[in-house]
Amino acid sequence: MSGISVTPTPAEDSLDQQASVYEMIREDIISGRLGPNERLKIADLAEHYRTSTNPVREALQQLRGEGFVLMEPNRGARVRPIDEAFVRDIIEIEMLIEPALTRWFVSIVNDADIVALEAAQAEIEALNYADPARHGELDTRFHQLIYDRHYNRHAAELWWKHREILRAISRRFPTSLSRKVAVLREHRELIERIRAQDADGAAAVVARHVEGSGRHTIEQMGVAKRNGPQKRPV
Amino acid sequence: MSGISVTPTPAEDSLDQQASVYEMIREDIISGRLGPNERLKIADLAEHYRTSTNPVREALQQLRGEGFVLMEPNRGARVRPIDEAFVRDIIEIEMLIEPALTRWFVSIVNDADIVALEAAQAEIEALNYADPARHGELDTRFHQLIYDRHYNRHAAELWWKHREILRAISRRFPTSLSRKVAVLREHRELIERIRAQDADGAAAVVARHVEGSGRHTIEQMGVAKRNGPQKRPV
DNA sequence: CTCGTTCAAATAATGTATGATCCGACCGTT
DNA sequence: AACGGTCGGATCATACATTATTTGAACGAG
Repeated sequence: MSGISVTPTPAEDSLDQQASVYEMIREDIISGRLGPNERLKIADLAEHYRTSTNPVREALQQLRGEGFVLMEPNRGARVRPIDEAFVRDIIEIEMLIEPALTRWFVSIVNDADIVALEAAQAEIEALNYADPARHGELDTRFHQLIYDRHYNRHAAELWWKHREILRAISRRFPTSLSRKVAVLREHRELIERIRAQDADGAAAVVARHVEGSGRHTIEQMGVAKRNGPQKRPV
Repeated sequence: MSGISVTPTPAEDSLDQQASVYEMIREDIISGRLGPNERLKIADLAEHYRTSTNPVREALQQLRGEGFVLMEPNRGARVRPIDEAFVRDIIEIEMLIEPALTRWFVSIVNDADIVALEAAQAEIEALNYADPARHGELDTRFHQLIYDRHYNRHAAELWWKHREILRAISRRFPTSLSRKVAVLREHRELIERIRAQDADGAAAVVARHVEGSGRHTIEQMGVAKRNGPQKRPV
């Protein structure tokens, strides 16, 4: 997704000394510092993030495009609730798109691609979840090897946008042991199916992978909620 | 799609004495007045549309979110080429999403829904393409009856966004007689399958409907291009 | 003389500041 | 309940400051 018109890459997220207003607001929405349905007043946000109103307005437009904020004309913006339904909605769409992208990848894959996939997977296994954020990056890169080649830029961008959202959300929760194991297994299985030129099989694995990841996130969200929602005011 | 966070409804498009900057820029991109890859300079646009730079900036952010413009940091925006590939990309995604939405609709449909669909279809047939823009509205409403009920708001919004884009693009081209006939036939067929609780059948009809509509648009774009691309500078 | 490098002016994006205007929510009166 | 006034806040208009990129001319090495 190199470069144009897309959300900053993962690496920048943490390194950037000063993140953009956009990133900060998004982070605050995902982390819950800005609560569900909370009104987002331009002036307040500008003050809070120490900028002028202009960058705030633009950030809100962007966030609206990505589904993080809802806007009504002349009435301003509010935080879209990041709840289980939100994740489920995205996952359902991904369960349609990712298998389709994967299918196509199988039809054009070459040896170098397989090598790259295996290298990425090896790196993931070597890390073995020692650093969750880093794992997120590697995992994203793994799938990116598959999707970024697709001729349908729109679909690839859509995947990327959804991926960013899901990665940001799951960052808040721990990964269960069983899920960790499943992820590695499914990745290996996926590589196998791709190598074997089994488009249907690969698509099925991906569908399962996406669904499993979504289900896991949703479950973790439920756990966190039952353990007491600790929204602190911004 | 009632209200929040969405592009203005079709009706407003034509009625609004003065459309927003966002709408005007979008219109100029779709209609080709702003050519592919043309640079979009904030100051120029502000002057051209007789507004200040502020609304222009926001409009560009919005358009970026919808895929009409591409932006690079510190280098500004340019027009995303609205070509056959662009339409094809969107259509491919819709061919995944719309059947899925339709399938779910079949499982929850009631008598009132059928009646509403038939009424909408009757209106379309009564109009019989006499007014293309009006037809576009009615056709959109027909499908909206099916998709707007879905619990997956994200998917429904995505459909709506794509729908708006496609409708805007096809407004530039005439509809062939055969396509007109096919649309009416497919709509009737779709209602039948839904009434018969045939989810697979309905999904198949929709897939065909979307593909046919996309193919037709792409063909018309090709024709228009061969007849000489008449891009006039803004 | 040609090519690549360096640097400075021009260009334009991005951020700040401030005031005007308009819309919608709220509130009290009739 | 209907009306009108008040107020918060979004939206728009300007003007200006800052920062990044591009361009092209001057310059030096080969």
